[in-house]
This record gives sequence, structure tokens and C-alpha cells, in this order.
Amino acid sequence: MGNPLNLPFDPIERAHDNWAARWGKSPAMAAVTSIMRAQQLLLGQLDAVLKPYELTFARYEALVLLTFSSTGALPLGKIGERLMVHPTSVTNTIDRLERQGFVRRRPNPRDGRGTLAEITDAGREVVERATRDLLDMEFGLGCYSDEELWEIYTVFRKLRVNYGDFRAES
Amino acid sequence: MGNPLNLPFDPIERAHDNWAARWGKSPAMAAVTSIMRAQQLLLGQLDAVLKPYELTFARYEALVLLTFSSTGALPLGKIGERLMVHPTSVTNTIDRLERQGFVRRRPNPRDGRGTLAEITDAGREVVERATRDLLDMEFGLGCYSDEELWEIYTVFRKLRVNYGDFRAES
DNA sequence: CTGATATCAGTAGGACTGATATCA
DNA sequence: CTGATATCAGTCTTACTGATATCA
Repeated sequence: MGNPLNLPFDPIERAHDNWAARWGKSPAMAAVTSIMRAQQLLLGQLDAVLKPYELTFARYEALVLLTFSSTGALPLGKIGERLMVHPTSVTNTIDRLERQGFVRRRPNPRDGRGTLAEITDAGREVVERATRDLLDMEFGLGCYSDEELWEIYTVFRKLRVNYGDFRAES
Repeated sequence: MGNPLNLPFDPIERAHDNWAARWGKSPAMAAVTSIMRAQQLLLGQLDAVLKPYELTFARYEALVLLTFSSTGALPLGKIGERLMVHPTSVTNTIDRLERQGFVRRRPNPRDGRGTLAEITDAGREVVERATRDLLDMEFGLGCYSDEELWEIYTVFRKLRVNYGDFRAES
């Protein structure tokens, strides 16, 4: 459902009105539904922009992460940790990127059990082009000011701490 | 990845620092990544709570919508519109709910082409129980005040208007 | 031995495309 | 005829469980 619905009313507001009549007001219900829908809209938009490069947002994120490494290579486990994805999903993502020629696997010289994913020149090139496109469309968030965007980040930082993603000290 | 990562740093903040050094600051990048992660955490939590009832959040939403109808029945098309999901996904969702005995299909008396999904007594019962559980865990958003929750709703309402979900007049 | 690393097989859910029968 | 309603077949992506080979 990436296409505009163009309803004459806000479906989430309507749902919450019905909800309130039955179980009482629940800002949490309204908020969680909004978050789900926002994510769906954004992911659809991002994937559409990345489609010409045969990338999904998940695969794009993995490539970007590799460009951040000084050697252009990282152990798969570290990739999963940083991107917060399941180990088997990392294997899957890297499989796909490798078939596309954007990444290649190397044994980890510092750990016989491990595997490194190393970005290729083709991978670096596609990241640069895709990134320009994403910046051009402001990651689908063009309707917000910088202040609003930082607010969104800050609000969800709290949630992520609460769910144990990381230990907040700073 | 529903398990706590417990990293000693915020992976999204770290990603943005690296990003900034390369392409410049991008609050949009930080915000969009946060939204994706928040959605993932929340959906994981909601689905976990609903699992004992053999419901997913998507199926739960469909059931709730049906309870809002005075007759307990709605055309599949209308369900898709209200829940903002693709027609084939509605068919799939209702298939599943029907197999579980929470819904039954009836021909639409007012439109020979159409089908109504009607909630059963078992469906109404499971909604009541699941809803109590969801309210108990505040939809996974217990770390926020009511004011913060309305803010989240309001912020994303703007996005949804921008993406054409509905026409904002009020 | 244990614990960590990565892979593999298989399952499940959801989003989508394209085609089709039915009927307004 | 056209346009809408729902279904069906099939693809794609991701998330996950459980098992396994390898090695620190």
C-alpha cells in the first residue's frame, strides 16, 4: 500500500475514536498505530528509491556500515550488532550483496571461526550514488524541519534505551 | 532481534557520527533509522503478547475493526481501506482468521461482487482478552507520558497527510 | 569442555504483481 | 462496455527456530 489512499478522514483518528468509546482513550494505541504506518510509508519510499540499484534499505545500510570501516571489512557478527539484525539475517543479506558483487567474503585473519565481509569497488560506487538519491529525497522526511527530526530521534532514543538496545550513560 | 543488545553505546548515534564525517550531518538519516528500529521493537513486543492467542498485530487490528462495526461485519475492501493494507493482504488476513474461527465470510447482500467478513463469538472473546493484555503493557510504550504519546501521534499525522493517506481539513 | 561464529534448512508473516471470475 | 470486488498463483524480503561444523 504505497499508493495514496486519499481518505476524507484520518483512519487512525477514526479508529481511536471508536476505541475510546469502547475501552477508553488510549494515546498509546494511537501512537503505536501511527508509528507502524509511518514506518511502512517510509520504507516503501526508501525501497522505491533504492530499487534502480537493486538494493533494499537493509542491504544499503549494510553497505554503508562497511564504508565506515577503515579497511572496508567487518566480521558478520559485528555487522549484525551494529545494524541490530539477527545473525541469520546478516548471512542472508551478505549472501545477496555478494551475489550482486557489492561485497566479498574473506576468512577473518584474527579469528579462525569468523568471516569478514569486505566491500568491493562496485559496492562503494553504488553506495555513493544511492546516498545522493536518498539525501535528495531527505530520506522521505522532507516535511520536517531539522528540529523536528532531532526530536523524533530523541523521542525514540528513549524507547531504545528502555528496550535495552544500549546502556545510556551520557 | 527482540533480545536486548545492551551495547555500551547508541548504535544509531555512532552511525550518524560516521555519516556526518562523510556526507555531513543528516538529522533525517538519524530520524529514519530510529523510526525503523522503534517499529521493530514495538512490533516484536506486540506480537509476543498476542502470540498466546495465535494473533499477530495485523490480525488483531482486523478483528478490532470488525467489533467497531454495528453489525460486526464489513466488506473486505473497506477493511483494507481502514487498516491501510493491500487487498491481497486482506484476503490473506481474513483467510487466516476464518481458519481460526474468529471470523466467517458471508456474501455481501448489497453487492453481489463483494464479501463480508463477520466476527464470530470466539473472535469477540479473543479481542477482549487480547485488548486487556495490550492495555496492560501500554502497547509497549509504557516509557512515555500521555503528552509524549499524543506528540508522537501528531508528528506522524503530518507525515501521513504528506504521503496522501488522507485529506487534512480539520 | 564451554562458548562464540557463521551457516544451513525450514517456517512464518507480510507486501506486492499480474491474472482472473464475477458482477454493478 | 467499464470499472470495482475479491481471489489465486507466485515472488520477494525479513525474522526467526533449531541444528551443525568450526574454532577460541
